[in-house]
Amino acid sequence: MDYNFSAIESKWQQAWAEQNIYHVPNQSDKPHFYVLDMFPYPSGAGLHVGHPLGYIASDIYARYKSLQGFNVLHPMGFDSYGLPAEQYAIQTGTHPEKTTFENIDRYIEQLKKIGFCYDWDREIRTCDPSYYHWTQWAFIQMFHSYFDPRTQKAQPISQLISEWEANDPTWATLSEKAQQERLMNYRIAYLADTKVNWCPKLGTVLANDEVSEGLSVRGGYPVEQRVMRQWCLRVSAYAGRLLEGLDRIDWTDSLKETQRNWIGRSEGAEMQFTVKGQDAPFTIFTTRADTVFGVTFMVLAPESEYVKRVVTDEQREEVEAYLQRCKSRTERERIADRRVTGVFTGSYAINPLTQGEIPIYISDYVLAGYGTGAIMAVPAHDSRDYAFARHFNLPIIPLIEGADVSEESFDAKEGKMTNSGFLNGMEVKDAIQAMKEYITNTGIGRVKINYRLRDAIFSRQRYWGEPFPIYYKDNMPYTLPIECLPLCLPEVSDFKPTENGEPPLGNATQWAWDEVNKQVVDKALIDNQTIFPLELCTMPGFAGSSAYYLRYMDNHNDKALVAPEVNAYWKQVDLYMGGSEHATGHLIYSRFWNKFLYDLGYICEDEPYKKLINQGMIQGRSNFVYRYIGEGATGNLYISYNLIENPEYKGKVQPIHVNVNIVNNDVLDINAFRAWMPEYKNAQFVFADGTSVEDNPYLAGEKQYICGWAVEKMSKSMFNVVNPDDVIAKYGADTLRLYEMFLGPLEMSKPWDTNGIDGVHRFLKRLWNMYENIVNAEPTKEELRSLHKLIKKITWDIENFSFNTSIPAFMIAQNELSALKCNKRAILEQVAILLAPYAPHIAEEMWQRCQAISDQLSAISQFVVNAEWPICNEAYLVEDTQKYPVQFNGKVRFTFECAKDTPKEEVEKQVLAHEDTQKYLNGQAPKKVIVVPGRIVNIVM
RNA sequence: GCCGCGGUGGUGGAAUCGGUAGACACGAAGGACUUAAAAUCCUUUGGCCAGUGAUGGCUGUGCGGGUUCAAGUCCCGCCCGCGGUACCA
Repeated sequence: MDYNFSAIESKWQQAWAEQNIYHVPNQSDKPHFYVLDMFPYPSGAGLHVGHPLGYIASDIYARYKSLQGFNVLHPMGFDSYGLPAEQYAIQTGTHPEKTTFENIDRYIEQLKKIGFCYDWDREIRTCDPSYYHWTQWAFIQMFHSYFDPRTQKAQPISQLISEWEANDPTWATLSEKAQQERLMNYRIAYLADTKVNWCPKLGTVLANDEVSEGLSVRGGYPVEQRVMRQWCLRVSAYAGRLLEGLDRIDWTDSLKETQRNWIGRSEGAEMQFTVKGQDAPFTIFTTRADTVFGVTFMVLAPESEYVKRVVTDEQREEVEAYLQRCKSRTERERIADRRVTGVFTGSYAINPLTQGEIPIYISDYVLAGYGTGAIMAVPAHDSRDYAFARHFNLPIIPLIEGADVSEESFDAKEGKMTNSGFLNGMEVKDAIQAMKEYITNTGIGRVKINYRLRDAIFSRQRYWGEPFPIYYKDNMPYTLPIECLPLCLPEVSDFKPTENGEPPLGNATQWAWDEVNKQVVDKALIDNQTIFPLELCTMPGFAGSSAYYLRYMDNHNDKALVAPEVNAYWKQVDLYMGGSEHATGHLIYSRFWNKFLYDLGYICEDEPYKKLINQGMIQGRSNFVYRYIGEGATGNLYISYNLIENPEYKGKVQPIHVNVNIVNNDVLDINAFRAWMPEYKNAQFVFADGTSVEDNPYLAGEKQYICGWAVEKMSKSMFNVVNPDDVIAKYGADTLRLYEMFLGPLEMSKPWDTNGIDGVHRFLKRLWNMYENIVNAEPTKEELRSLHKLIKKITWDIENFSFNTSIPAFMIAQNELSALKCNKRAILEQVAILLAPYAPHIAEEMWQRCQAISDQLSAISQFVVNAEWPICNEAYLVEDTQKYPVQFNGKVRFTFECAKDTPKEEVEKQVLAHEDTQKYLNGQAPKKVIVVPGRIVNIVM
């Protein structure tokens, strides 16, 4: 009986679809469980074998949970707004929607072939108006809310207004515009002039997590700083809760640590310094209040508001020149150039403790966006201040006994204070505390907690994104009425920015809001009386992905993001699977968004993702051929990898990437290579055995050309992309699923190496053959032991996400059962259930074969998904005897077997009496004998 | 620089609580079947040494120390690789 995987897989995929067996109801007597994959951006390249790794793992878990009797929500959708489709549109004129939909179709087709148990009825697409309706809705909620620091919660902004109406007499005197401007400082979604990351090449601003080392993450284009009026989300207000919430969720330590660093809490003090000859003080932030006695200068960020207050007339020209220079440099230039720069303002501050006069400088090593944009510099104990002091020849006063600051600063927070007035003799830790108390009591400062986390810039000057439900009246933004949502993305004549530099939506003609008739109208009608311009920016990529998990719960609901009773049933994601690259982007924004909706009472859980697992990346494994470039080279001769270190070839070959799909176990398919590209048509080879002739076709099969290999990123240009469709065509989806798990631990990154897939495929074939003549007979003790060992192992593995160790367990069980010639339904049926999460198609077929001879066939268990997960009966695992490895001084010399429950003393007695023991003791008396019952015996001589 | 993760045969990896290191596969070598190939099956396979052989001995988890009857696993000090982050005061 052949294992015809393609017939089996298409048969069951069709049957499952027809019976709709993966449909998930929103009410059930069963306990609920929510397994979520990070939804993909549907790129034009389609899926490669790296993408499904996490999906397979979560699919195994989801199937396992259903077999255990849970009602499992396991949906899939598409993060379908984004730059690539729009860039493609600009180049080719193809509408991004067309490209996106085609890519989605391809993704769905590929995903369906792998046999996931998704409920496709719950599919969502972020670019679908019925979906972004709720993205826009959430934005409007944020616009009309503020964060109350007293309760640490978002509240309707109407509460703030009532408070002002009652307690603040100035409020009523303000014009409507002035009132709106004041409210803007409190809204959770607000417009502000902010220093943004502007990417000229992409023509848009980017969030901090979309920029890495001064380049855009997408495309790698330079990014510069600009001040622009943009929509922002007040994520920073939630910094404390985002940090503290990490303690209550089951994520990996490394991911939590990344988020903690990104949020960057630091506890310190704000202190006031007066400027000599001025009344108004300025405020700095420091975590080292204990070092005030060592402050020898002050530094302001170039963008600091204090700058204009302290610059003296003599210094004005020099300062202006410096500010101009800072402005013209991009972030990347600043990072690359680490030279110390700065300029003296001409003013002096007064040290509140020593009353000493200290010069005030401006330098770009101080950031405007952190703390107060001003610092007190303590060169003895901060390496940056030290470098600055050395450059400008400023004094350096050590404050810790024994600290040598002649070469570098002493940054460690340890030692005894000196030169520090009343702090002298204290340990640094105590001194920090004492100084905090001092400044609080004297009123020169206060204890303050600062966060690194910044507000998220929420505007993008792009077409292919969610439109803002915003129109402008007298330059102030107003939200569309909720009942008018969704505001659909308009058609445009051109996807590029307009001639006068407006975002692409400036090209739309139907893009104005009629306040009276509550509809979108032609922008030629704008009169700023009843018809107003609509916002031209769109939302960023993370808008649609921030609350998508909630929408899956109730994706057909057109009255709410999610109905309260449905949310109350599913609550939150129990298991979230995805890449760790989203640690500082999506996973922060999503938690923020969720907390906001929670504050307003729309959902019932404060955290979206209870448990999170990061699957590792699948890297590419590239193959190389080695072109001979030595003397007499024709450019047409290729040397086998095993020979390239030989003296005659060493240093005379050039490695060339070769398509991994024409290489099998590192052996090149010669004919396929010649057909691959015209330049290789007449390729000649020096084969592994050192010969180069293959004119005798009878010998040709014997000749092998060995390719070299390397682990690299999976990419088209390295010809190392492996498509799951090809693997499925050759081996079947079940083999693909098993092999992806077999490759190694889920969370580790590893190269895709097709060497080895045959082993997994052969295992399935062997297992398959055991299901040929199934009989209804009583299983033996040995058979039951094998089965229950497997049940125990697989259950443990799935609970612990150790999927890679399950495949060997199945192989061992198969070996044991086949050695026992087991063909009993009672055993094989259970094995099929255990295998079902991993290899659902073959398991279904095996299950059906068992059911065909069963006398207990019932309607409920017609598919293996409706079966029950087996429970391990430990009684079958009990062995009659116990084997003890016997060590002498820690080295195992022989094994000793005795009855299971032999007492410790008896084991010791028997081992000592053993003839081998006498041999190894060699006449010596043992000093000590250690018996660990059920484990080991160690004899110390 | 800082934070996190990792380093085990020719390869992927296993060893889940400190208790027989190398499970299970791949590859390789040899053999069976075959006109031949594919497929399948069997045997061997960390290294070194001794022995015709069964077998025995030594060595071995990046390096150097330590704790322990016993260390891949725990502790201290390094080296290397990968990922994240960076003038955050």
